[in-house]
Amino acid sequence: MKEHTEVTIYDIAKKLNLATSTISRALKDHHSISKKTIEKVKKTAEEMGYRPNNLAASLRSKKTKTIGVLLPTIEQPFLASLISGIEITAKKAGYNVIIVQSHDSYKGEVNLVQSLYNNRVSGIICSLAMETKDTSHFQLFIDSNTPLVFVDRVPKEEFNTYKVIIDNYNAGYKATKHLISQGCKRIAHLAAGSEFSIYYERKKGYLDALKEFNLPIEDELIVKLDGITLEEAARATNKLLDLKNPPDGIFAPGDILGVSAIQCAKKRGIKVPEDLAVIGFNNDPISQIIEPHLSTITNPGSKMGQASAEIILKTLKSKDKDEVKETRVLNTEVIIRESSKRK
Amino acid sequence: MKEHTEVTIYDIAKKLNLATSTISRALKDHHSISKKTIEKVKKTAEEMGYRPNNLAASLRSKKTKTIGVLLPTIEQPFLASLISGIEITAKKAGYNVIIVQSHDSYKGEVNLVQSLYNNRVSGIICSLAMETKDTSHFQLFIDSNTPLVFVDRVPKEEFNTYKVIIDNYNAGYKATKHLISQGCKRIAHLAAGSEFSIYYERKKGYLDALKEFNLPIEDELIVKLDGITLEEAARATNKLLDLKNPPDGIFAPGDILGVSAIQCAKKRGIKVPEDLAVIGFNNDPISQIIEPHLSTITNPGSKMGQASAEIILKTLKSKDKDEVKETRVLNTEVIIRESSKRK
DNA sequence: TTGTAGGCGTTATCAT
DNA sequence: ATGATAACGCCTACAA
Repeated sequence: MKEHTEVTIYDIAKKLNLATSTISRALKDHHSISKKTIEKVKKTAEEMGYRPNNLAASLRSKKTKTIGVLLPTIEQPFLASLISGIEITAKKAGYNVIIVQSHDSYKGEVNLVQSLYNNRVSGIICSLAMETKDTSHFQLFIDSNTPLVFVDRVPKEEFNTYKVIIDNYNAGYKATKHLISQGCKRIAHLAAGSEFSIYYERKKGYLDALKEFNLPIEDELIVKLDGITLEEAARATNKLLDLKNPPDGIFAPGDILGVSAIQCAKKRGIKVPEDLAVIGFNNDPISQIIEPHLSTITNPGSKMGQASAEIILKTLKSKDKDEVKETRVLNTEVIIRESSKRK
Repeated sequence: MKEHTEVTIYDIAKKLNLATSTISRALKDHHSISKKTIEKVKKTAEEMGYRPNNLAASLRSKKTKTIGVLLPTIEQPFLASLISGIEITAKKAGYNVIIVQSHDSYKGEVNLVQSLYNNRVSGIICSLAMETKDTSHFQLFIDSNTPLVFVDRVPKEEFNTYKVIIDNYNAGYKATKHLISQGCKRIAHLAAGSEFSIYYERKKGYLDALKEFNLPIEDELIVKLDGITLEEAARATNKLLDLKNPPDGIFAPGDILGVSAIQCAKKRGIKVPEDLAVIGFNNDPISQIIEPHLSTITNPGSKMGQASAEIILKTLKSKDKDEVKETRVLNTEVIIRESSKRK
């Protein structure tokens, strides 16, 4: 078997009696190199089977053309489309994407941040792990002037970085208001996440909508979940429907939860939406499969990914780093389907 | 703002009056270095805020500890869990994962293969684009002795590489046999993909099952699809149900298709499974949301990802590359749900 | 328009 | 157990 040896710009230089610098420039269409030389070099490179070594180039230039993406998981439709949006945008600009999953573990996140740094990614896009309260492990990137964008699950205000989010408070408000508009008087909420999460924002929107329309806020209508699963939501929904005075509407801050609520209600012979109107969140595929189809709030994953990547690319281009980091807030929409149409 | 300067092993060496080689070894717990020195080095490194530069290490050692993953898309539950399986396994071994999407374009795939090579990935895991017929663009990796594993959508026999697949023929056979066992006599098939795809294998299994049980193979019961979408499947199902002699069972080689078939039948007042039994493929989340729940074939994405990554890692470890590349065939199972229970 | 030469940060090889 | 030194492949001032 023939030994494989890498063809380098040095080999091309030797063959053409040129300097490596000329080769290097020619391969990048540097303006100072004559067209003739450029063509000749490219042709020879092709013939010799030359393949640029990005590692060497990155080491020298200190530019890796790689974006690190750190997410809780990729096995959620919303996050998968987020990644897809990032990948497409990055690729267009000639960037690669390294993807790592924290599995919602704080410790995991810290390690992965280190690892991404060690790979000298050009920028990093992150959605925080559920467990994460403190974000000092990202200081690394700030100190080294590496663009950092948080998306979806972002840190608290005080941390000055780029953010790409939706207005979770407003979305929760809109979802609840929609149920109210359908005549719901006792609207329940499945409360997920911790006090510092996007779910908390959605809950605040829910609460404020109730207040605004003079509907009572009742503790028994707000059930805490231990996780975003069908099972937890089923447990919670059963609890709600067991009440003396059960709800006539549910705002579920995730489609899995909303779907589970519907399944649960149906099993008990409770009619959706007549007896119980339900609205979810995310517009996952399952929302259009469940019967009745689940009303929901759009969560523009792909656009958020695109926006995040664009911010990274823009920041890399502009030498002067602005001290005030923008926060992009993308729009959400209420999608009304059968699960909540009562009028 | 203070200028950021990288701390290198050279800086540590100077501070401790040691050679860079000693530092390098100490940081990797090389056995020839005394425990005292190792501790001292690590402590100082920590204090100085040293961060290893993987790029430099990779350039020198010619080992990137990165696995390239090339897939049609990541926005499919099956492929997302495939990636997840790869990522988890790779991470355990200290490897990173670069993910790129071909979007089923042959040209895109060729470019991405080049790009991954230029990044000198340690290994590559690929599921072929729908368009891809010829796989000569992967020769690059074979010539450079880079482990290459195809998964799910793999090239034809003649290409001697590692493969991780399920037995699509057998799965199609099992799915069809199950419908037969439920008393179906006229079983239709939604035919997706090209002649060289996994879908074709599933179809062959379907055909052979019919043959084995002496059921007639009728062209009108096999409808070609132009894509794996709800719409295409709806079109096909309507066509089938419009027949003078409509089918009493459908084998859909994907859950989206099966779900669409059920929705379609329900709209027309056709009872599933009594009038029409349906079985899908993949065990996607939607299969458990649709009413009635969709029978399906498991497609072990996560395990396939894990297996693929393991092969890469194993191959990287063993110096001697075996000339015969193994093909791992993972098990599938029939999951029987309401959509096909007629007995 | 092209060439020279040094360095990016690490690891490998050969010495000591 | 530790050191000295040369690569790895490319880029980029500076020179010509």
